[in-house]
Amino acid sequence: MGKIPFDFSAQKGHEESTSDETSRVLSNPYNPASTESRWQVIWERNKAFHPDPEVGGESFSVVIPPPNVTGTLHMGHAFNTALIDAIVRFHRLLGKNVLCLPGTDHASIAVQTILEKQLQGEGITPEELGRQSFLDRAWAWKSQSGGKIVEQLRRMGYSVDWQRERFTLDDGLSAAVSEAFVRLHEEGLIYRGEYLVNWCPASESAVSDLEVEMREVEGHLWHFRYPLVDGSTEEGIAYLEVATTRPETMLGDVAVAVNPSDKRYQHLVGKKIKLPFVGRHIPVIADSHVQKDFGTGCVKVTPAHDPNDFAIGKRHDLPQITVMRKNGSMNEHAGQFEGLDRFEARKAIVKALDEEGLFVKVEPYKHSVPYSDRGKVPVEPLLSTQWFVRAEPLAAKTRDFLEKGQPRFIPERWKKVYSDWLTDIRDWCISRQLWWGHRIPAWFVISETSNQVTNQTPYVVAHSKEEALVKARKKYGELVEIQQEQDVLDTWFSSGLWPFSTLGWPDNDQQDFNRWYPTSTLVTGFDIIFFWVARMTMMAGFLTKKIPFADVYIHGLVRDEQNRKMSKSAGNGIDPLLLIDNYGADALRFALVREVAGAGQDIRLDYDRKKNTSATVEASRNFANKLWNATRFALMNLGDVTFENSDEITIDCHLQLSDKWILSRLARVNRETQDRYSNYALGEAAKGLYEFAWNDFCDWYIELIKKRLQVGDSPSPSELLDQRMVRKVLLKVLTDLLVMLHPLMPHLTEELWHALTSCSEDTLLALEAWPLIKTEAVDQSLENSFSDLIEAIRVVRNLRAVAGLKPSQEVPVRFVTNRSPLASILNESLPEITFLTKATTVDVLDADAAAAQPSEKALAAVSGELQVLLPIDGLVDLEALGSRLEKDLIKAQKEIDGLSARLSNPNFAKNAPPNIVAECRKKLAEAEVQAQLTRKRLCDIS
RNA sequence: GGGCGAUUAGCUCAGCGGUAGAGCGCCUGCCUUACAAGCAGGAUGUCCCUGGUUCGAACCCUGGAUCGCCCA
Repeated sequence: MGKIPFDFSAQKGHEESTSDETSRVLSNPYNPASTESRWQVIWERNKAFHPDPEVGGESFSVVIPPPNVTGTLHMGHAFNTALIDAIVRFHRLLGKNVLCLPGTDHASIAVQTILEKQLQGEGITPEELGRQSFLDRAWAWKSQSGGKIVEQLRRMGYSVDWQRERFTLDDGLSAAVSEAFVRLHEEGLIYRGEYLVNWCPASESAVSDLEVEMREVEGHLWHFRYPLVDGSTEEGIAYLEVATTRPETMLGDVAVAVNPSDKRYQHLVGKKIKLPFVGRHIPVIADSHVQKDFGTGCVKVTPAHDPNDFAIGKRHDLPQITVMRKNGSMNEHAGQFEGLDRFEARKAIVKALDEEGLFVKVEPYKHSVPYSDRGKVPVEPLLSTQWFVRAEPLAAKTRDFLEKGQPRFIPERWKKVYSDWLTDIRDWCISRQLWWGHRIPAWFVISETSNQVTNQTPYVVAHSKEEALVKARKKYGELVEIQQEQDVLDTWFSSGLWPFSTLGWPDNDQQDFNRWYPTSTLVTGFDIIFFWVARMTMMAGFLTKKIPFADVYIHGLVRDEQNRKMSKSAGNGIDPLLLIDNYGADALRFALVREVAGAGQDIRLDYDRKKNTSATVEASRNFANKLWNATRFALMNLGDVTFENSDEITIDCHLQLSDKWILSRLARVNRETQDRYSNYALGEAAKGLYEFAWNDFCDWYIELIKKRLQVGDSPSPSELLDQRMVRKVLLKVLTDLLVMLHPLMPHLTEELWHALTSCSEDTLLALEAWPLIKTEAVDQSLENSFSDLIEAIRVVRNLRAVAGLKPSQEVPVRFVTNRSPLASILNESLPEITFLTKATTVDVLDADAAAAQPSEKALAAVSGELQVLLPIDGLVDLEALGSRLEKDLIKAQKEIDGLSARLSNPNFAKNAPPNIVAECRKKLAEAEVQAQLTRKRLCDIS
């Protein structure tokens, strides 16, 4: 492709040429839809974000948190994307070799659930269909619906390398999973065994501790009596009263425990109880973990259905009796209750106990119940054989890294959350009784146990069946039969490998791995620090001997207008795509980033569901439109100044004050913005740029230069020279601004930058260089004087408004001041003041000169040491003016009082830093002048 | 029970030792040839309470209140 001039007429949404030369270029207002989709296509077509590992430059890499392949974009993704993309685009502008790698995860439980529902609709069970057919359907469904979220991420303008997109079930990533499993197993970090796990009866699978959510529930505490076997009635106790929140588990009771120091029951320890319905004789035992003041002080012990009881059972060597099936219904050990669902069984048992005269009472009781995150039903602690990762050795390694400061957490407070979890960590249950996922690479040598898989069946762990067979034969003889484990791995097992499996590990010779691993930054929400961040560092610490990312930038959650966490189940999610349709992706991105000022804090997004509007996003859309129109203005006024010939501005004599001022501001903002992007202060960066663009650049600079841009019919050479200079400054400031805003509003800035530079589509703003900071342009004293000038103009405008002057009415303006720096900037800016205050004439006098003037009627206002006079008669609202002056006077007097109180405190002068004292004195003097002048003016008009 | 965060204008939030800021909303004027998705001007606060440190506290320290989250 050659260098084709940018062709606006080819765009939808842009008007064709009209007779009016100036409005040819951009149509008003800004219409994001066409712009955004167009640049997304161009970026991708140009492979703008497909880095070459062999190209030089510092590496910068990010892997995105992989969303669920079957999911759809929600506000959390949009937020995460806005932050990551801002960071990544910024580093690209700094000239680094940037990789941002996208992908999705396979979400075992979620997908399995959806498929099972489909099958249910067709009246077939997964077992009838068979594992392979089930998986075929799963893949088919994935390829049909799985691309959705990826398309939605594209609509955000995500600058990721789609050619390197990964999926956790890809061949490469699956190879990484088996390699990781094999190595962990070799090191003794994976084991299989029968333990109490969190069982989700809805999905009929084990879930890990982290997938359990504790919910406060208004439950009940039931009290019933267990009869003693010998029926002894000493002290009148023939029964022992126990209290429980889960009566249905009583069928699995194997003991009743009391605290050894509990005087009430000491004499009963060692006696037997006859368990109702079941008839089993169970002992009364003493265990110091029993709380004396809970319920009756006697607790029933059900090791197979309660983690605490499991521990008691281990201590006292008690049997474990499971009374439920995997779907949550009662099993054959439940006797007459067999077949009932656990909650029906609860009712039935309470009723039966009552009938037996064993029911004592029930009281309301608030307690925490574990719920399965996925199934949304109470978890059933269930004894079963599962695979576990031994977490402590991995955590220990990770803690060592943390002591060396790896990774760095932003904000730092999350480091403690992470480190606390890694200390005192529990083993991780990694097996899931599902089909969709990575099948555990373990093969049972079933020939050793009569071709059955039992808890005693030996197994080998290998990368493939062939390898497993070799291993098994070596150990158990040539004629072995092997059978692969049915279960799959927890999805987080593969997500835990994400930062390196996506880059080619375990093949360490992979170019991508060498170039971009470890990655630079991980950006994610605080809700998955344990699930994901810690698992990645543990896996990576063991498998790659490195922490997989230097920085972890933790952000908050998006909440709705009522401060509720947005979630699908609550139905309060805002669809980002609707907001994008309405306001554009850039506006949404900018709004989200702008809200995050306090990093790690949740953000709240307002939304009107009926109208599909959000004031927050709308404000950002308006900002986009402001930039659009500022660019329109520039294009109408640039004349023959082009991007190529404009970059030669030096702080020389051809620059006027306003030019120097805006260039000083620009340099300052550039430095600040660069610091803020580098330090993840993205909200501050956004706010700073917004302020600079709207207030400094649009409200003041553009207004100030309008006169200079419009030279008359026969301009003088110096006017032409000045016009050329100001055009250059205008272009320079605007293009720099667009570069700095690009990480936040990529489409809009790309579009406007092309409009201004006429670069072809081969040259992209996304790949441009961050503008150099011109330190020499920073001029603090000029910026201060400029604030005075702005203030002076404001005073005039305010005076006009208060006096009720018509906006179109032009009047003479007179400034009176004895402060020479102020006088000089006013004198140097007469044309600008004239224009901005609608003045006929502007003059600047000192107090003596003003006194020498013949007295005349005038409207007046006072600001510090500056008096503003509008010498006109009639048609003005003197009353309003008077009350305005009175208000000013009160304000000044208040300030005088405060300041003199401070200054009159001897300790203040003694202890406060001299510059503060001096400043205080100066302010006092100013306030006194102001008060005095105001008083005088007040006299004049009354 | 342990820990973390929040509490500032009507709303959403900045500010984190030198007497309070923004956006939205509100009030008053304006279709001023970049922008009405805009322009100009304006009003609005016991900075949760309580002690203390300090010449000086929204900001630091004690204690407490309310809301939210995490871990047991």
